[in-house]
Amino acid sequence: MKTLSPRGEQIVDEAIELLSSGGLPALTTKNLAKAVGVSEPALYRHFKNKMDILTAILNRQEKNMPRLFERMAAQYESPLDQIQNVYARIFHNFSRTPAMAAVVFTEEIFRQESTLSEQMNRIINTVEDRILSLLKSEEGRRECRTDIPPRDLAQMMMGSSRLLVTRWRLGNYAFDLEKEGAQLWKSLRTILAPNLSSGTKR
Amino acid sequence: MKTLSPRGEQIVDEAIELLSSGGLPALTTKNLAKAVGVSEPALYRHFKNKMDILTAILNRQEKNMPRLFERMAAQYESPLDQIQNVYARIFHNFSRTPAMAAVVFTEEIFRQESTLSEQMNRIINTVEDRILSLLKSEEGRRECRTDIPPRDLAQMMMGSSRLLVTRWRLGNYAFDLEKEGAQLWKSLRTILAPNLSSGTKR
Amino acid sequence: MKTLSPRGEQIVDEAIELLSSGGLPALTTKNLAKAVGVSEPALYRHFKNKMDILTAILNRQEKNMPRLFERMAAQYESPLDQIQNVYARIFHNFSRTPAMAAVVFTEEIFRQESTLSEQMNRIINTVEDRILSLLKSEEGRRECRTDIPPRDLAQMMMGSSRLLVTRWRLGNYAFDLEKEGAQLWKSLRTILAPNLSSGTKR
Amino acid sequence: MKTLSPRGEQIVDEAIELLSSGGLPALTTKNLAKAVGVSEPALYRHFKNKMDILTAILNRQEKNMPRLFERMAAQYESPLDQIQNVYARIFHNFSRTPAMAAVVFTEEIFRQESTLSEQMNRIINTVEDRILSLLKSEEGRRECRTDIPPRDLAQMMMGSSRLLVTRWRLGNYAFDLEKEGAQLWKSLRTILAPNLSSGTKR
DNA sequence: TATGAATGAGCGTTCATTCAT
DNA sequence: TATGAATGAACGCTCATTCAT
Repeated sequence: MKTLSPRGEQIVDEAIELLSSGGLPALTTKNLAKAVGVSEPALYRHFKNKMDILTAILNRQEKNMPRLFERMAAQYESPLDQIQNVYARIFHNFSRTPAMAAVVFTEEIFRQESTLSEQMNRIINTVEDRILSLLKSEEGRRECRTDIPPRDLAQMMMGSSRLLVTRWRLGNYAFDLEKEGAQLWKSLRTILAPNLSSGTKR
Repeated sequence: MKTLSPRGEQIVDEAIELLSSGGLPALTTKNLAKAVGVSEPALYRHFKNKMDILTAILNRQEKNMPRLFERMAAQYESPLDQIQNVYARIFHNFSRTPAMAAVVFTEEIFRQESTLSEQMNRIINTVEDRILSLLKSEEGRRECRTDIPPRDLAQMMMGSSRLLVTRWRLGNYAFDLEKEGAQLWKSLRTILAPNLSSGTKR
Repeated sequence: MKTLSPRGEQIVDEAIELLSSGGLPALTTKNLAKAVGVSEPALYRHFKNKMDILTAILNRQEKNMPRLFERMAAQYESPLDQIQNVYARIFHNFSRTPAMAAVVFTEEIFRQESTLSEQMNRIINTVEDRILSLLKSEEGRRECRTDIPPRDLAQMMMGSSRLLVTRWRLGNYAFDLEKEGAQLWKSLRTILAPNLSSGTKR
Repeated sequence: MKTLSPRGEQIVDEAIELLSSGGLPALTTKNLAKAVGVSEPALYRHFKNKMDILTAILNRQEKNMPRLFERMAAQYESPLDQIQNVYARIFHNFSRTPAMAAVVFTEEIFRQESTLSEQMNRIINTVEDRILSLLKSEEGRRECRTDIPPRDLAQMMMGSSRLLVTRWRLGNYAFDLEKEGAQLWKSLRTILAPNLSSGTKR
């Protein structure tokens, strides 16, 4: 979680790029060194070993997600708007740098070491916590139907968004992620809307 | 898609087991041969190379999913019941043999070769097609709300179910997948239910 | 301690040769493979890793020393003759294949792994035990002075013989090890002889 | 042979410590720099390269041995007492700082470069020369039996003493070196004593 | 159908050393 | 006097795959 030198940041950048383009098998020290433009041993001045680099990638993501939520909290009043725009932002970022997409929603990459698995799990849980606290807030309870456990609602938002990104990647980024994401979230918002009738009925 | 010898099937079984326990890095010819109980060259009697084995794994999955849908079609009248029970069945199977879970919902594993990626994509699309045709059927349109594009509904069902499995794996299979899956689908069914009020209102 | 394939034996042979000519730093897998005339990975078909090869070298020595003592026991009646001829034999063998000398009397090589250290220690102790039991035998007590603890006598025989070999190696095998060894043992025998005068005097 | 800066001396100290604890493989520039508490390049301010450091270690030893002999010459009249106390002193020093023991009597460490080998050989020869001149002195010829070539006697003293140290190291410094050394030299002195009978006989 | 032996390519990593600052 | 950053060379070892038997 410590702060990295500029070279260290660059190494993480290129590592993400490699993971994105060829998955874990492409992230060899040789490839990485070449991408960074240094010799292989140079990597070891900045990271203890390869797993240290993978950890740094997850650390970066772990820092980014809360930051994103806070940014949206500053911009939007409505909890659901906040969540929706977090994902809009994610889709936007992925569209511009597909590399990150391959890493962020791709747990399998980090399966090999249990500490990485745990960190991945922690990131997912953190996001869920953010969503849950928004849903459970007073304002959230006004905006969002309450007949469904928030946990399941969060699962639907996160799950469908993630699957969208997965299919975007599998399909070689052929469709417009931002547009499809917006459409998906339009549907999600409709579904999440409180069932007015139940209150108004009669 | 050709049919395999018993040895071939056994090799695929063990390959899935290895993928499950240690991800792709664990699926080495050495590990696989030892797991099967033969020498490494013996593997090459049954498969041209390693990718051929990965393909066989996906082939098996590609055959299983439609079979599962048909089985449920024979058992249940309601389209939504059919879909729900497909996933109930999947959760059940995964609970008993977690190995398969690691493979089926894990696209990253097959990223390295584009032909595998495509096959993976095809499997997802096939499942989506099944769900869509059920949702669009006459009976489906009665059971399920029609104010949301079916594609988005399918994305939610598939996405949330997949994320549930992902988290189950990341959390070392700590929670009861079948029970949590049932709960998730209870919520999904509530959400999918047609908004009766809109029809009844006035 | 298991028996090796012919290739395995050949690898041990060449490993000893390398150790002899350049010490441990010369015993790289690359050098060894080249010396054997195979590729590096081929070594790993016969040994688990490099330390396994070092262990095999010591195993060979551990088997040889007792064998040597028994061979001499069959040839000579006198205990001291047996010991002396064990060393004569060792000097003879080293003269013909100096490689082994570098290894057998060179504990430092095996310092890096404590299990190797222990094995080395065990070999030395085994030799000492053999010598001690010969000295303490009835015939031994007749042949050899008893006013000195046998342990110290053994230390002198072993120590002076080993130092002779060490200096032979350090001096680039410049002198005749067999001849110098014979001279040393002539002196040792004189020293070991029971002080007849004390018994016979007057 | 030049004199070293304080930092240089400290580097040699730590190098000996490293050699002692892990043998030559442990004496890396990285380990050494860390032990000294400086960066790796700093080592090169004080020594041309790694071999230069090894040379400095041997230089220190080469200076120490004659000094030790002279110190004992000042303290003891009897030649044999002088030799015996040189070794007593060595055993004493080793007991307190086992590190040095690993280096002083361990020729193998310096095998890799022939110049180091030669220096090691020179040190041994110097010690032998000291011993020989003491044995051959008038007083020495009175104290020590003359029926054995002095060279062989020296070999026995040096060899058995060295082997004692070797076994002490191999056995993880488990026994009391000073005590065992005293016992060994008691026996050596008995053995070296002139055979009075031969003079008295007849 | 199976295997023991082998290999070229590549892996992550450490080595002693240099250079600019 | 010291260091942060870097490197060419080499390390031990594993990979998927082939071949003779």
